[in-house]
Amino acid sequence: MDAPTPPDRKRTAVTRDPERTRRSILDAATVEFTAKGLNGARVDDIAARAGANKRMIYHYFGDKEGLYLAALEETYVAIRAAEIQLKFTERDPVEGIRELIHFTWRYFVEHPEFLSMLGTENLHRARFLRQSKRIRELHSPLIGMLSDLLTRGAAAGTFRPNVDPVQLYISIAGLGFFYMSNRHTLSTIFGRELDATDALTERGDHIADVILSYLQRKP
Amino acid sequence: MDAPTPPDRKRTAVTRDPERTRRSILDAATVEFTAKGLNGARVDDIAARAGANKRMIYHYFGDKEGLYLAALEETYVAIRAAEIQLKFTERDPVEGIRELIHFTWRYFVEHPEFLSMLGTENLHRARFLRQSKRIRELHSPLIGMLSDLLTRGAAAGTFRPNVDPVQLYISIAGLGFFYMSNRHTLSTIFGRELDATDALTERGDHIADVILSYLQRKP
Amino acid sequence: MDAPTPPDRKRTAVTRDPERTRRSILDAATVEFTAKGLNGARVDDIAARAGANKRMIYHYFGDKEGLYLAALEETYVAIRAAEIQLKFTERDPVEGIRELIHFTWRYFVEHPEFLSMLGTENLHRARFLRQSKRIRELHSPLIGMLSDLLTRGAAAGTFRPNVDPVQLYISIAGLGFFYMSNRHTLSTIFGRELDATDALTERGDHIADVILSYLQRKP
Amino acid sequence: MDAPTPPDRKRTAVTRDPERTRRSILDAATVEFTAKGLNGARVDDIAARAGANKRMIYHYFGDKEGLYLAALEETYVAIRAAEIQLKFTERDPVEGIRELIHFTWRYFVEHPEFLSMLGTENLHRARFLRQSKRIRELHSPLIGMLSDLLTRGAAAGTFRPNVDPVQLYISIAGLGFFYMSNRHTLSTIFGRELDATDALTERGDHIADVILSYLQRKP
DNA sequence: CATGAATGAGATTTCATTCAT
DNA sequence: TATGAATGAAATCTCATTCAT
Repeated sequence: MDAPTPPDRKRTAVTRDPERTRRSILDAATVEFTAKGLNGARVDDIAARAGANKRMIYHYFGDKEGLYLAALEETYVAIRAAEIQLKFTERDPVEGIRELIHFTWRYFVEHPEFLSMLGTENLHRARFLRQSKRIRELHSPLIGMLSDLLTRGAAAGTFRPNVDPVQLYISIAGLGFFYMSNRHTLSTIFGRELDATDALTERGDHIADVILSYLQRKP
Repeated sequence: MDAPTPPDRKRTAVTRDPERTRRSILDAATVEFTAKGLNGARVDDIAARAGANKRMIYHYFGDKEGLYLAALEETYVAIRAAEIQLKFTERDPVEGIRELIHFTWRYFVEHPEFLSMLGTENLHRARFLRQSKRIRELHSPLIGMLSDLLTRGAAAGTFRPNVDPVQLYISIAGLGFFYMSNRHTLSTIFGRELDATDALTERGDHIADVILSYLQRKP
Repeated sequence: MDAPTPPDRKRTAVTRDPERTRRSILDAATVEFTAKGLNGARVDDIAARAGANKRMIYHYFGDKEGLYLAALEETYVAIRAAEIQLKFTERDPVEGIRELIHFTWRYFVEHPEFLSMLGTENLHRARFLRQSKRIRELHSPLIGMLSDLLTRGAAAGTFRPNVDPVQLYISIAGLGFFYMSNRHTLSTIFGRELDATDALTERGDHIADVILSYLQRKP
Repeated sequence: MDAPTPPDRKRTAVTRDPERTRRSILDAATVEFTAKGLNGARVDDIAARAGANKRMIYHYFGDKEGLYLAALEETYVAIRAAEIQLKFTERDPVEGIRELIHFTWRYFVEHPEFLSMLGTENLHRARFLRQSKRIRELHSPLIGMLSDLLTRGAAAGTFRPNVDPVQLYISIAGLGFFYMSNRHTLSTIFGRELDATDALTERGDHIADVILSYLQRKP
């Protein structure tokens, strides 16, 4: 009697590497959502860009919104991971603030996808962010660091007292965010190349100047 | 004997008033694009909200993108019209700057549609704004006003010299824009009610404080 | 007491000339139907081309199909009017046939709208033509003339006997029709400028040569 | 012992056979475009006739015009495939010409879709044909065969010399094309059943007679 | 785990026709 | 007679999602 012929399992060239497939879908999704928003992005395009089968998206992420949420979470995970590297404990308050500002500015310049995802998420009134327990638990260490620098600076008489760290953080971020995220309209309106390397450096210095002027002004 | 029957004039809801129809479509479009972006907005919903026939949208605006462009133009026309009311010629530079800041802040608070349209337009890399000769020719008077205040303030020794008015304008706008346009994610992340009336007033004062500290700091 | 004010009848610049309006609509319709067929033609475009109000089309012609039928009838009226000018009674049969051929060919060359309307009508399987009592009663005099020339030519021994005038007419027309009505595809396929003046003259001579060879061949 | 139960292969009506789906869409499209032209044909009707989902049309052919172009190409591919079967190399010129005529005539009689697609394409001034590299490269062998027969016939003294094969081909085709493609209007105008079997045979003979009279006439 | 053809619901757009003036 | 805004029905096209293999 014959042994049963083994199932003719076609061995595809494609990596049967689940984690890698997931990853490439997520990266592709971030690119597409960044470029076109939640509604403008196409599931087909994401699959094509990921070199993955469309079905896999549904397998890993449930549906388009699930994928968007995952991409949004990734975006936050990435910035938190970067923030966590910063250490200001031993630092001079002025230098610490300056570095925090430049870190934030640099992150915005180097991560346009973060700005774009934020814009998209706000268009949707943070509907997805609110759903994400994961993001909500991912506290930014920046507020704590800022708080520490402000306290020490105030104690040393260098900074004005009673500065609200959240208010200040929003200012630091806002000074950079608006410039970068709205660079397309601003460039058109003002006829300036806001993207130019020199312009970016200048903006970073300007932000630091503005914020430190505020902190160092005696009330 | 019967009273004469009144002429059976069917009072339709229909306006038969082209300018009004156009206007109501445009208003409805602004609401929808503001709430859902270019791709998320639905032509059907816009027509329904306008109380107009869908066909009219195509009659007046060509297609969905034409309508979006018209709504974007309207948005810019409106802010320019508000800006033009401001008069600082005779004003003390510090007071002038303060009013300019509060005007900008108030406009953002009262016109969320402006922020949203700006965000949407930037997601599309200013593709529509660039097409619009009308907007490009609609220069903001703010830069000129700011320039004048800065010159006078520097001459009087009140302000630091050589401040770039465009850079400064971007800072004034950015300090307000980020707070308002990203209030949904920020509220979620920081667990604060950024929308509260007190919070809004406080933010306005903070912005003025930050900007004036910068301008008044002696280099 | 005041005399009643006369009704404010706005006197438009536009000619209140019914016949002329009708005529211009009909001409515009012929152009549009010729260029795009029944389904491809647009009522709006016809009205615009006619410089008339769209409503007038419905007033004069009932609906789009009514207008198409009217244009089709016009087309037939025009060719019949041209045909009726021909007189062969006294003519030498060979010369008569030659002239009839050249007349037909010239008409096709000079009236592409006739060819196109014919093509369109055949696509619709003569649905409209069959409805038109007017066209059906508008007999072409050509068959009669042809018949007379054939009889006389046969009697004189110049032409072969028993030629079916309808069959022959279809041949004369077909030799010209196909060349002209299919000139776009034929030019593309054969890479020749069938529209060139010389080519048109040559074709006319060829058709006469073909037909006369047939008629004059002794069986 | 039991026979193994066959796998429960649900035999759906669905084909899940891409090539077959494509094919059936194409066939349905040809029928619809033939009957109603490019503008008159309905994508819905084509899908229904093909037993396919409308979406598939867009998947395989891009849009309605893409489908039309594909159908047009198919039509040309089919006639070229038929033409290629003809072999006249060894044939007596008169018999060869006669067969070529009858082939052409028969093809027109049996393939009304070819005539109709040609008519539609010419209404559109060969806009699609010109786009189609595929068709332009699909040279008809008929001109070559005709050329060969004419040369041999002239050498043998049977045919007149210097006959332009393109001119002659257009005549052969035109004598058949007009009769068939315009049979609806012609039948109505002349009150004859041009479609009747006898009429068709008679027409074929007439065409051969006309063409051979021309070729055999001594100049 | 992976594929990609297929689907249904719904989006945008078009168009002949009617209505209020 | 004339206007042109307005309409409803239907057309084309899109897209997230599912299904057979």
